[in-house]
Amino acid sequence: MRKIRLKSTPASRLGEHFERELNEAQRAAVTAPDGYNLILAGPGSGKTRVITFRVAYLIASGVPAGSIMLVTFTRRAAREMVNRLETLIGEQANHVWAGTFHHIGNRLLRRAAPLLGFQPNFTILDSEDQLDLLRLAMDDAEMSGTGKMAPRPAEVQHLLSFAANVDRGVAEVAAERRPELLEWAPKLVDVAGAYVVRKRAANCMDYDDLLLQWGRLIREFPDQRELQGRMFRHLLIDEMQDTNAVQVAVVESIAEAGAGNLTAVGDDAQSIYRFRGANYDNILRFAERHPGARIFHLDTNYRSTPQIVAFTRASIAHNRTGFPKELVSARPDGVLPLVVSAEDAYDEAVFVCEQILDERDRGRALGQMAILYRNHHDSIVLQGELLARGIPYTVRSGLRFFEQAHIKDVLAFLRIVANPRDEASWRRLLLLLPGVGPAKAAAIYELLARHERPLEAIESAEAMALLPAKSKGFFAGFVADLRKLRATDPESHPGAAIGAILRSGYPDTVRLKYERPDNRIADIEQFALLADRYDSLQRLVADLILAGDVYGMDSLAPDETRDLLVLSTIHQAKGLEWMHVFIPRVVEDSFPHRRSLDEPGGEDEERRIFYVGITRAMNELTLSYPLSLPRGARGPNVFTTPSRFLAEVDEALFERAEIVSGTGAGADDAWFSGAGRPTI
DNA sequence: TTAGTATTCCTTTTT
DNA sequence: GGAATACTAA
Repeated sequence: MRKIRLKSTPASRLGEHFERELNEAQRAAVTAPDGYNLILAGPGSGKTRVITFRVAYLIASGVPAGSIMLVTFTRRAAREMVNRLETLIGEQANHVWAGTFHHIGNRLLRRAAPLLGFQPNFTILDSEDQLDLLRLAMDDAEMSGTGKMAPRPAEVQHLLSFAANVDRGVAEVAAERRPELLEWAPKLVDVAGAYVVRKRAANCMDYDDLLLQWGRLIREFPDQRELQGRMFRHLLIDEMQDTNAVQVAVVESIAEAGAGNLTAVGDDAQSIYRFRGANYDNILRFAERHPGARIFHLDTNYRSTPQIVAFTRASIAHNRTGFPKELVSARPDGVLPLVVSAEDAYDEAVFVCEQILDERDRGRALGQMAILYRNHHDSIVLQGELLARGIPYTVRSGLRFFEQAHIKDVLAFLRIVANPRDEASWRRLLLLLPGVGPAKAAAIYELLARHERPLEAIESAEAMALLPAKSKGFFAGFVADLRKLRATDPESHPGAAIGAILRSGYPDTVRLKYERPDNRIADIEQFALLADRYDSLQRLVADLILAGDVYGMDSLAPDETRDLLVLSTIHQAKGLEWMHVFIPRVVEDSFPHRRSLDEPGGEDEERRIFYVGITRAMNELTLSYPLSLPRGARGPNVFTTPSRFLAEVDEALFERAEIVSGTGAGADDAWFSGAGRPTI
């Protein structure tokens, strides 16, 4: 690719932008000198703008765009910043190394894989694949089937992943977090070892490896560390409060080896990823770790009304740790946040829907409103009501696009072409064949693994011999399909490869095995269109799995003309804003979540999640809670307790409302049974 | 060994 | 009320 450098970086125009679009504190942060800088940016304080301008500023000062690493929390955030940067400085914006830790790690590891015992075409395991390999590893270590007390695979997965992210041993982490598993600690170590062997043999890395192996590369290969130090003269880390030990070690090590320029941006009060190893101290102790670091405070909130900001401050003041907050709204007065109680979850859903419809009638676009919840599950009743009322919405939580079974199947086809040793993908495809269970699949994979070229071995008579008579026909079809797939040159034409899958026996399998097969096949057709935009299979697969914010076809093929209400977990809503934000289910056990309270610091973490949620609102904030919820399976409703996060805030800072049913109970029942029952 | 059925378990957040 | 696991029949 030819690189074109713009001769006249419009430094003067940039200066104008600085004057016009930045306040004094922001400008100071943007133009901070080299070295270690910490920018503490409250919600709505123009954080994205500051980061974008700082990158533009660096480039205008002569730093090559390609030597800047900009780590963001999601791919979406990276994309947004690069786009904004492009309007400031033009095409050079695309040379910045912008992305998540995992994404950048992936890019760097492709080159260095051989040093670490992997091949450059390694595939990335999502958490389901990871679980699949982990089950096998548990068998290897003779852990499963030894009685009921053995921890479940998902639990082991969680422990292993957490240990990896905090850079500690599994046994240690297990002893601390799950003391009841103490006797299993030695086994867990064995499993961890067996799992590493499995991944290595299958040439696969899981999410954690993208960080761990990157860390290993830098630690064990000093020349690699030097190299990255030279590559990245400036490192900017967004959402510093959500980084974990491994991530911080990586970027600080690169900065130290290189030019020593690291700018961290974040807000300690928005640290909400402790469950995956995020360590709050990374931001709180930044100055201790880097004596002489400059600290910038951005405390002016341009997003929310004074009423919302006052509520926010009153809430977060109950947290015992963190920097003191001086957030001030720069906007004119608005209305008080509204706290609404409803009889039950259905009343709550009806209320939210009616509010939304009212506002739409008054001219507010649906896209300007969002329903944010603590738990994805809390959205189910709402979705039912939205569907019943024909309110178009998009969901940004729950199953992601690529996590749906049929998409995973298609991905498995693509992945074995990209990396023929990918055990999880082979197993997935083999298990689709009638008459093939775990044992046969394992035997076939073992055969493939022994061969230099697994894709040829699958066609051998030896493979066929492993199958029972009734499966041979299906297997032959599968092998023929694979051959056709490979004939499409999938490496550089992934779209065509998916086309081949659509013409293979796979659609029949979909019809046989899955519900609503036509929708699924239509999904795959859309997937093919998306893939057409790629000229590298490896990139397509990595992009999908690392995208993070892709939750459906809506987001994959954005139809700009459609005006959709947003439903999202608060976690997914980070960094976004809406005119009106609704937060339902603000009751104890749900928000704060029950399980979180057992952990030390859990309540504070939940309060930070609450903080992130309420600070998404620009003009209006509506919190609601049902007075009763069903308990367990289909037990009767039990009374709920409104969340402590409501009880602890001064009543003067919000307005209360109560929903009264206009009609009798009988009429209500008739209405709700028709409209409210979710079918998803 | 697979596939279908009964049972138990556990309820979060994501790259 | 759904998914993972255990059990059972073919």
